[in-house]
Amino acid sequence: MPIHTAIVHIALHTPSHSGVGDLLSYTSTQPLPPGTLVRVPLGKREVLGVVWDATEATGELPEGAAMRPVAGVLEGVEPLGQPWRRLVAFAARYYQRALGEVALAALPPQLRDLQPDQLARRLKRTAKSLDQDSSENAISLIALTLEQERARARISSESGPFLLFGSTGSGKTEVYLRCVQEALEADPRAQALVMVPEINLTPQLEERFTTRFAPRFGSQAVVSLHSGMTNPQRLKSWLAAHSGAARIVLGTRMAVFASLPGLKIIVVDEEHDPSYKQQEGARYSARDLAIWRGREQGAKVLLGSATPSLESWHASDPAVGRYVRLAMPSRIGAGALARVRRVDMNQQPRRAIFSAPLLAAISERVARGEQSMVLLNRRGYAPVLHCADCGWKSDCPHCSAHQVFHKTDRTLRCHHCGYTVRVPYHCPTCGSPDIHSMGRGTEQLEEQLGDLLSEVLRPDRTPARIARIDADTTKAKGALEAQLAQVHSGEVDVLVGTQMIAKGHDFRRITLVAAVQPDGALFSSDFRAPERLFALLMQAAGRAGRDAAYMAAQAVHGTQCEMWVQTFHPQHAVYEALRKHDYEAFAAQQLKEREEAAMPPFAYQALVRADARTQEVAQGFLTAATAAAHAAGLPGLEAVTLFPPVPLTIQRVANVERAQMLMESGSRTALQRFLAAWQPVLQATRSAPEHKGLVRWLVDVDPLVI
DNA sequence: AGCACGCCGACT
DNA sequence: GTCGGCGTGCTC
Repeated sequence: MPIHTAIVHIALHTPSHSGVGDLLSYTSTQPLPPGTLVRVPLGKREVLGVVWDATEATGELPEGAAMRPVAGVLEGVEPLGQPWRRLVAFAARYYQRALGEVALAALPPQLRDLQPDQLARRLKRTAKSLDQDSSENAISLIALTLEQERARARISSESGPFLLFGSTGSGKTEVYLRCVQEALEADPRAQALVMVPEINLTPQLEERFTTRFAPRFGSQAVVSLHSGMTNPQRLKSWLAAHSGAARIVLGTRMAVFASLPGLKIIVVDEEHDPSYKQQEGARYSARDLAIWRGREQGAKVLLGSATPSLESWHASDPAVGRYVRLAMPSRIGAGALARVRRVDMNQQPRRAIFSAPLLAAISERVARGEQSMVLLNRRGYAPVLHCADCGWKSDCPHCSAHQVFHKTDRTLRCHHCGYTVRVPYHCPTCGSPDIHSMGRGTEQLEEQLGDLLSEVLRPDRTPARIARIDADTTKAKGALEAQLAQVHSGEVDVLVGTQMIAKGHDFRRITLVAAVQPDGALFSSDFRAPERLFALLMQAAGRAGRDAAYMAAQAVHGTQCEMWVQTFHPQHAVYEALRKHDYEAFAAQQLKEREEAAMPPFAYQALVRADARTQEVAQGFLTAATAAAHAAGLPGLEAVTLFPPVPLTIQRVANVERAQMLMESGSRTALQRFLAAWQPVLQATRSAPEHKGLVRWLVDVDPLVI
């Protein structure tokens, strides 16, 4: 090897348990600064890599491996900065994944796929379109309320992180906008990252940022970053953020990894939303990484929610003091909070879906030309089909779950593996024609409501119109937008749907929201289920009466906005708190329970999941890995509790048996130390011959679903 | 993860 | 006789 040849260590997409190290060594005729994007040969392929360490003049060859030269440098893209590399390195370490996997997943897919010459052409085109337009119009502002102004002033003068606790309609978005504006105007190179749970459900937010900031900072200043975009769009946004041309990046959880050299402020809207937690690959929490990134890169972090996660609520407890809590209790520009009405279903006829009083309330609204929204978290017509003679149920042959009856297309569909068959006319086991559906889903709700409201007329004397929005009716591209437009235009009187209609969208004329069967979450084995239910119902209640002017106009008819809950447990703490719109009381009660049970946020958790052909193999792997951990006396183990392996709630999906075990510790550091030390042990255990049938294993740090 | 090589069934 | 099934092994 010639003397002047340098050695570079490069992060590549080598999966964590593939046996290949995190960084691979290549030779280069020139020193390459860390963060440089390169193409390198890997086996028979040429792949994208990121130079990680400073180039060495000399280096030792790994045993038996020959070094190959770097194939080329991606010209025109600045090396990724140290803050970005530190974030990626931290995320990989914390969530127990290979560095290269996280690094490459954080880059736009086209960067990986495009040949250098193709990329060069793209860059030239982008540069041309960026040349124009950098208008400097002043932003005309509406006055803040006292509450908003107080929050803004504290965010401006303190360092945070901040938890903006503001009820639906309290004007959180205006505070975000002001804080972002202040950061961007203070420094011409400053950038802002604004994250939302699901961008397709929050077009209004995107719209507000664009209309507010495009006139001031140019139409290229606001870019989006989310998985619904095409690859060329994503590359364009990413490059704009990386080069500093974009001042504001608006995106979903993936945006937390955007390269933002001038990052000065991060906003996490609806911070409690579970979609901030990635559920495959590196299972990161974009909200938690935002906190880390903000501290590391010197950017302010602003979390916002009307129903904060109990983790954030606890962290912002003045006695804990990790976050600064800013409360905005008033509702502006919206009507009064929905009055919560509980229907005790013990007092209703056994099989009624809609209680008489709820039906009457919906009918009244149809007659007055107001809209109602009915929530049920279950797609399809009925969750299962049942034979009255032999007891057969429509079990999925590949999963430990029922196939759901979809009446619309007469199919039985498994919602876990997708296996679909035609609905049988006779029982497949005994031939009896006496088969019935049990339980109900949104399809059935829509159908029954149609029957029940068939006599009810709208003010224009036409029959009531019912629409359903769920994953089944919105599969086609643009279908969701089209259906939402129908609701907005007033064509629809009653909207039936799953929780996707409870999030984000503002319908001006909705004065009633009903949850027909929310009890399921009360007795779930998941300790976070009540928290999620409360957030969902609060959010749903916030959908009613969003428009103060409309509510005032309707008041002459005695209109009041209402949230209805049909329940067999009307006295349950979740519904009591909901009735009073009292998040704080609910959070206090939940946190007390969590503290007594030593659960998050008072303890830290991680899961190891094993998938195998049989449950025995899956659990056997976990048991063996636990024994090996104890035998090796791994560091951190003294402070970590390892629970025995158990099957997942849905034990088998697509003929794969699934088991998991929980780890818990009062010390995050101890848990981290243990997990890091355990990783190679898990790998070694996996390659032992007795665990041949293992399909995969994975670690989930800070799991959201237990 | 890709992408090879490698050894056993139904087809132009 | 080949095309192709996915089992096992390797990638600086």
